[in-house]
Amino acid sequence: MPSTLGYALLGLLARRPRTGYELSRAMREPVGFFWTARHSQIYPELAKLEDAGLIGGKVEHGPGPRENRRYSIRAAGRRALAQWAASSTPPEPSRSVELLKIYSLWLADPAGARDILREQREQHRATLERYDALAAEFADAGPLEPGSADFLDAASVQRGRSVERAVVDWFDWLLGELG
Amino acid sequence: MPSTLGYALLGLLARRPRTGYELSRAMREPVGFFWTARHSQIYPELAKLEDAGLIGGKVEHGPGPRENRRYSIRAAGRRALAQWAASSTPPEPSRSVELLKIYSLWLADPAGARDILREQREQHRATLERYDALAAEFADAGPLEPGSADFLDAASVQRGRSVERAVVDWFDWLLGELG
DNA sequence: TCTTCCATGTAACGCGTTACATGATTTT
DNA sequence: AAAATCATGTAACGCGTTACATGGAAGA
Repeated sequence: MPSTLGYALLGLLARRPRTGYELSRAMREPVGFFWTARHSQIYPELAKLEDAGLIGGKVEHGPGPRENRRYSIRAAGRRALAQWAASSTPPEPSRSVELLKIYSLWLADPAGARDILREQREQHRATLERYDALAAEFADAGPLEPGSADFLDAASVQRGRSVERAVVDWFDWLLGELG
Repeated sequence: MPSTLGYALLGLLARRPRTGYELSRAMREPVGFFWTARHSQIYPELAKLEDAGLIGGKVEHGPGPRENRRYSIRAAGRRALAQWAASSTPPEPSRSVELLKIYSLWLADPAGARDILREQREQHRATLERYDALAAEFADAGPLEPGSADFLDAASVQRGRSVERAVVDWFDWLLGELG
C-alpha cells in the first residue's frame, strides 16, 4: 500500500510517463495545488513504487553525473490508484498558520494588524489571479469531456478559484469592519 | 521561540487560564478549525512553554492518579504571541487527500465516482451546518467590538462558512456536469 | 457492572523539511 | 564569468499520529 505521496506520483504517471525531475516540478504546480513534495522525498518514493511493481523505469542518459530514469505506470499501479481514488476520505483537519495568527491578532496594535491583514489579502489575490489565468487557458482550449483527466484538471482549478475568491472576499469584509 | 503549536496554546491561554485537558478539548473545536493537536503533543509542549517562562502553572487536585495544573499566560508569553500574530505568513501549500483522489477519479468507474463525490459533498455540507450553527450563536449574542477576541472568534467562523459554502457549491456543479 | 468522561503522561514510528553533495548544460 | 536550470541522490531533525499506560468519578 503506497503512501499518499505514492498515490500522488501514480496520479501523475497515469497521465503520462515522466522522470523524477519532471515529477518534482509537477509537484509544485499542477498537483502542487493540493499536494506538494520535495525531490528528496520523491526519489526514494519512486524506488518503493518500483519495488512494489506499480511503476517501471527505463534508463535514459541525460545531462549530469548520474543516469536518469523515465517511469511509466504499470497495470497493477493503475488498478491500485483507481481503487484508492474511489475510496472515501475522512474529514480532514485544516491547518492554517495564517488563521491561527489572526486568532491572536487582537493582542497586536491595530495599525500593525491592518497592515498584516492587507498583506495576506494581497497574497491570496495573487493566488486567485494564478487560478484565473489557468481557468482561462482551459476555456480557450475548448469544451472538455466530463469525466476525462483534462476535465478533472480544469475542475481542480475551478475549486481553487472558488475557495480563493471566498477568502479574498472575507479579507475585504474583515478589513472593512476594522475600519 | 515556540513552535506553531506553542503559539496555538498561547492563543488559547491569552483568553483565559486552562488545564492541559481543557486545552486538548479546545484544540478540537474552536482552534481545531485551523489547528489541531492530540494530548500527547500538548503536555510536552506545555512543559516547554513553562520552561521558557511564557506560561505559569498552578497545581490543583482533581480526579485521577496525577495532580493537574492550570496554566496562565505570562507577560512574556503575551508579548511573544502579539509579535508572532503580527508577523507575515508565507503562502501555505494546501494538502488535500480529497482533491488528490478526485484528480485520479477518471480511472474509476463512473457510478463509483459519483457515489464518492456525493459522500464527500455530504461531509462538507455537515461541516457547513456546524459553522452556520456557530455563526447563529454569535449573532444571538449581540454585536461584537471589532478587534476584540470575540470578534475574531466570530470572524474565523465566517471564514470557515464562506470556504465550505464554496466547496459545497463546487461539488454541486461537478456532480451536475457528470450528469 | 459497564461504559464514558475526566486527566496526564511516555514511546515508537512515519512523513516532510532542510541541508549536504555532485556535476553538466544553458542563459545572462 | 556567473547564475540559473537540469538532474539525482543521502542524512539529520522535528512535528504529528498511534499506541501504551494508569486510574478516579459519574452515569447508564
